[in-house]
Amino acid sequence: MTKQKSNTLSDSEVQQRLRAIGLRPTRQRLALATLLFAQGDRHVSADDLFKEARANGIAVSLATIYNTLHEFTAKGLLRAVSVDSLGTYFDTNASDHHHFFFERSGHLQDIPKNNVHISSLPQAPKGTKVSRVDVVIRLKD
Amino acid sequence: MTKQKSNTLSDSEVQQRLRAIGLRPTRQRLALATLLFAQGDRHVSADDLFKEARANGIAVSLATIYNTLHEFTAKGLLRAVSVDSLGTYFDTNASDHHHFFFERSGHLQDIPKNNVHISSLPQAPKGTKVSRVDVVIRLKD
DNA sequence: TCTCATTTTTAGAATTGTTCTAATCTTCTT
DNA sequence: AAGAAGATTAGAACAATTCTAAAAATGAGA
Repeated sequence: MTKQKSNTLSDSEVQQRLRAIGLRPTRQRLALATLLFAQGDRHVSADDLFKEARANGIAVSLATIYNTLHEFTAKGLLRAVSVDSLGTYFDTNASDHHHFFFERSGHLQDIPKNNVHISSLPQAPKGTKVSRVDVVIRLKD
Repeated sequence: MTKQKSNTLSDSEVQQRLRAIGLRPTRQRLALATLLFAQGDRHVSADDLFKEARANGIAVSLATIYNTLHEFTAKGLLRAVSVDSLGTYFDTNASDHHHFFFERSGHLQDIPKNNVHISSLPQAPKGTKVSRVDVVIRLKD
């Protein structure tokens, strides 16, 4: 079921969503949120988004791109993923899931959560709590 | 100070090990290999090793540190691990295992392989082969 | 041993991704 | 409309890493 809905939300819908999570719906945040979530799930780097914004005539600075990506991540709209320290990708799918990593291209692909089952985990060291378990299946391609 | 087996290999042992994997046993590589493997398993950054070398009176440039870490990794002596794009750690335990990641400190800790069981994995996308599966248990501490 | 081609090392410059600064603009509340 | 708080910006600064091209070390063969 790979129907990709070009899910363009209306401005006011986005506005509400931002307010709901405690972020002022500024011109830049609205535009970036719209860009980010119009398409299906994907993995964008700060630079990707910067270029994409430019290409769409959105005037926004790189600093704002970073600020926004981090705010969205902190609020749970995005999830930051990084492998091999080639910088960070922001995953528009913030739900619990894992990744394939194409070693040659550096590309990421989501793996639906229920395609990976972990049957046993060690207990967390005392004084700590598991915040997330990330599985990355690295692919030679 | 935790007691750690000071597993210092003799120079000629290290020399042989390097030759065996096809690397010339240069002064720098010998010294770095000795440093790296003298202590038990650990996770060092390039900068850690650079400083450690300095502290031990080993004259070596940062470029060589990087070259050496990469060569050792390519030859399977080390394993590169990176989480959250705070740079790369080189794990002196190159065997198959996973990691705890302490989010606050950015510290890594090995998890023995048989403490994590993955009971089902999706099949690799066609045309690709699984090169490794990395599990990182992120900890709030 | 000496010689020389090859490999390695090096300092420093360059690159990349990201964060910081502090000034300017926006938004929201009243 | 005004003021305070919050957001955006350009550009500088930073950190990790890679590149460059020149000098040094290594190992094979005479």
